[in-house]
Amino acid sequence: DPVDQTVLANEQVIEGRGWRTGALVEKREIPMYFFRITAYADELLAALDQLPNWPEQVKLMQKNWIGKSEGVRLGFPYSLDGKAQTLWVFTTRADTLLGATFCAVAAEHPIATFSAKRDPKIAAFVEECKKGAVMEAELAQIEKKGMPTGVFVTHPLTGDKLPVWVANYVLMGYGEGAVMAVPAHDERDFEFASKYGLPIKPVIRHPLGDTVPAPWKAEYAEYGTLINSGQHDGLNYQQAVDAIAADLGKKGLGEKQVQWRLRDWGISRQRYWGCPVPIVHCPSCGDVPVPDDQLPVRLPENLVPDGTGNPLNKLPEFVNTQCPSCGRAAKRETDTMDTFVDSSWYFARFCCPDQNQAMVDERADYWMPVDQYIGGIEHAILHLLYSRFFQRAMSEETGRMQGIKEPFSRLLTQGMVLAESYYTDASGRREWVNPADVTVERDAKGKIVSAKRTADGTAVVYDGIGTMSKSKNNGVDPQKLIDQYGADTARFYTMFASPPTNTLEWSDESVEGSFRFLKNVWDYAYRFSRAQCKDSLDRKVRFQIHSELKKANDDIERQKFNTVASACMKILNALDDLEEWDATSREGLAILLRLLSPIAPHLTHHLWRGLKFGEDIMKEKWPEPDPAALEQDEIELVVQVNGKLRGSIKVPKAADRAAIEELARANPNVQRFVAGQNVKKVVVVPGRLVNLVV
RNA sequence: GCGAGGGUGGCGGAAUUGGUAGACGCACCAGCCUUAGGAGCUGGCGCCGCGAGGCAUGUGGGUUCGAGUCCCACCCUUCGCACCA
Repeated sequence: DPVDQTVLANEQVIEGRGWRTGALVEKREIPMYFFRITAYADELLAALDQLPNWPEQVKLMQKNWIGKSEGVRLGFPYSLDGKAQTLWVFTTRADTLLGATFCAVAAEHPIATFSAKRDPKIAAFVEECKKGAVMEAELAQIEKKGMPTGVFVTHPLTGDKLPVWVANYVLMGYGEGAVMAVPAHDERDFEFASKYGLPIKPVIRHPLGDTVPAPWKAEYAEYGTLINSGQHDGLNYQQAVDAIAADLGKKGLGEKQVQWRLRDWGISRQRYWGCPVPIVHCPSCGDVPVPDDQLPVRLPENLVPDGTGNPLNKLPEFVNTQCPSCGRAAKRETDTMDTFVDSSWYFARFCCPDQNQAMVDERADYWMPVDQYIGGIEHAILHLLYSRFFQRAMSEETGRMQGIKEPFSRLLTQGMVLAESYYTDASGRREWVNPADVTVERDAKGKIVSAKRTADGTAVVYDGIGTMSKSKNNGVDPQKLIDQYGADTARFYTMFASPPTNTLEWSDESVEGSFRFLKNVWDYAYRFSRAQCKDSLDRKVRFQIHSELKKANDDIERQKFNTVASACMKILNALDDLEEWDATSREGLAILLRLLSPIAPHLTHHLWRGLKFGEDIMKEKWPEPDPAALEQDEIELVVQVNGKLRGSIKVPKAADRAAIEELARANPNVQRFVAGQNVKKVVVVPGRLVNLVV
C-alpha cells in the first residue's frame, strides 16, 4: 500500500529519525510504504479479551499501546489571509474547555508553516523542532519550548481570542497535530503556561480546592465539579462532556470522537537486509507492482555495504529494470521491508515450507493457530501485535486460515537473561569484552569496583547489567555446560534456576547441585535394580511423594518449572529416608522418573527401560496422585498468641472448633503466654492454625 | 517522561494466593571416612542474644486477630517506547 509523502508535507508527518535528519532524504519526494494496521485497531483491542491463555501483563501492554481514547474533536475558528479557517483539536477533557487559555500546534502544522513564512524566527524554531527528537522516550524528556505564531483563534463557546503557539511537545502524528491548552488541569500545559506567563484559569473543583497554585499537583487533573464555566457550573465530568459536545454540535464545531494512539506501520527501510518492496517506478506508468510471475524480487548477493545510505541504490544492475506494464526503462524500488514483516508470519509459513506459488496453503488451515508460543517479554508489544495484525490480513488476502484470527493460542513470555557487560576504549572505539574473559573485584556489598581482562590484565569499564546481546558481547554459551555435564544436567539446571517468566542474571556457579542430583537418581535406580523389594507400603513416605506430585502437577499447569524440579529432589530425598526396599520404592521411583522425564529426557528414558518399567517413558501415562495416599487422620495445627507462633498441636482430622480450642489452650508454651490474661477472641482457621487474642 | 514487570538470607529461589517466612539447591562451617580430597557421609547455617526471647521480606505509613501477600507515598532496578542501529 504505497503512500506518497513529502518530508515537508503537512498532512502526515513522517516518523523516524533517519527521515528527518538524514541528508539522504532531505528535500526529496519519498515513497514510503505502510501497512494499515490502524484499520484493525478496534478489533486488535477487542479480541484481547478472547485470549485467556495469554499473560495479563502482555494484554495490558497491548491495550495501552493501541491506546483507545474517547473524547471530543472540536474546532476553534480563525481567519488566515482573510479566509475563514478552523483549528481542529482533539481532547479527552472537553469538561475543561472553558479553561482553555491558548492553543498549541506541532511544528508541521499548517499554522506553523504559515507563520514560518512570515517570521524567520518562527521558521528557525520550526526547523529546530523538526530536527529534534522524534522518539517518544526522547520527546518526553526534552524541555518544553514554544513560540507564539501571531495567529489568534476564537474560543467556540466564549468567543474569547486565544493565541496559537507552536510547541515542541505537540505531535503531528497524534490527533489533529494541535491541542487546546488548559494549564489549570493539564500538567504539560501548566508547565508551558508557567514558563511563558500565559493565563491559568481553573474550571474544575479538585480535592485541594478551587485554585491551582504552583507547583503542579496531580490532584489538579482529577475529575470534579465544574466551576467558572457559566451555565455548565455544577456538572460532573460525564455531564459536562455531554453538554459541551452538544453545544459544540449545534454550532458545527465539535463532535464526540474516538482516537487511537496506534499509528500505521511504516515498513520502509533503507537497508540491505529485508525483503525488497516489489514495486517498479516507471516514468509513464507510475508505481507498478512486480507481477506474480516475476516474484520474488531477490536481493543481489555481490554487494559490499560501505556504511552510507542504502547500498542497493549503488547497484545499477539492481535498480535499472523495465516497467512490467509498458516495458520501457524504469527504476526498481530499493526500500526493503522492516524485518518485523518476516517475523509476523513465519509460523504460518512453517506449516508449508515447500509451497512456492503462494504465501501459505491448506496445511496452514490445519496447523494454525500455534498451540504454544514462547518468546521473550521484549516482544510483548511490537512482534506480537504485528503478528496478530498479519494473521487477520492473511486470512482476508489469501483466503486461507478462515476464521483463525489469532496466531497464538497460548503464550509464554520468558524473562530476559541478563549479564554484566564490559568494554575497553583503548583504541578510541568501544570494544566489548565478554564477561567470561573478565576478572572482577568486588566490595563487601558485592558491587564491582574494578575489572580487568583476564588474559592481559588491561582495565575494562563496567557498563552495568542488561540483556545479553551480540552488540555488547555479553552472551554465555550453554555448550560449555553441555560439554562438561551433559544435556540433561544443562536442561535440569536451566529449569531449576528460576521460573521461566523471571528475568535472570545468569550464573552457572550452582550447576553442581543439579549434576549431583541426577547422579543420585541414577545411583538410586541402580541400587533399586539389585534390591529385593517387600510388598509393604510406607504411609508416611507415600504421603510425602503424592503430596509433592500433586503440587508439581499444579506447578506445571502454572508454568513454574523450577518447583517441579525441586519436587523431584524432594521425592528422591523421601525415598532415601525409607528404611527398607518395598512397594513404596518402586511406586515412588516410577513417579519420579516420569515427573523428571520432560526435564531430563535422556537419563529417564534409559532408566525406565533399564528397570523394565516399560519401553518408552515418553509414551507412558502422566502420573497422578492417589487420593488415598493423601488422606491423613491427624493433622498438625499451629497455635499463635496475638499472632505470634507459640506452639503446635496435633488434632484428629474431624476435630471440631471447641475441641481444637481446648487443645490449643492446653499447650504448655501457649499457657505460658496466656497466663493471667483474658482471651478476648479465638480465631480457628481449619487445617491451618489457631490464634488466641489476649 | 510514559506503559509493564521485579526488589525475600552470602547466592538462585520457595511460601498452598491474607495464616508456621526462608522449601529445594548453591556457597560456607563443624565432624566422620580417607594415604589424599576439588569424592562421599552426618550435622549446622537469616540477624541480635548465653538463654528465655526479640527483630527481620527495598523505605515510610495504614488496614487486619494475623501482611512478603491488601491499600497509600517514596526509592532502586529490568523490559518496551514504533528503523536492534
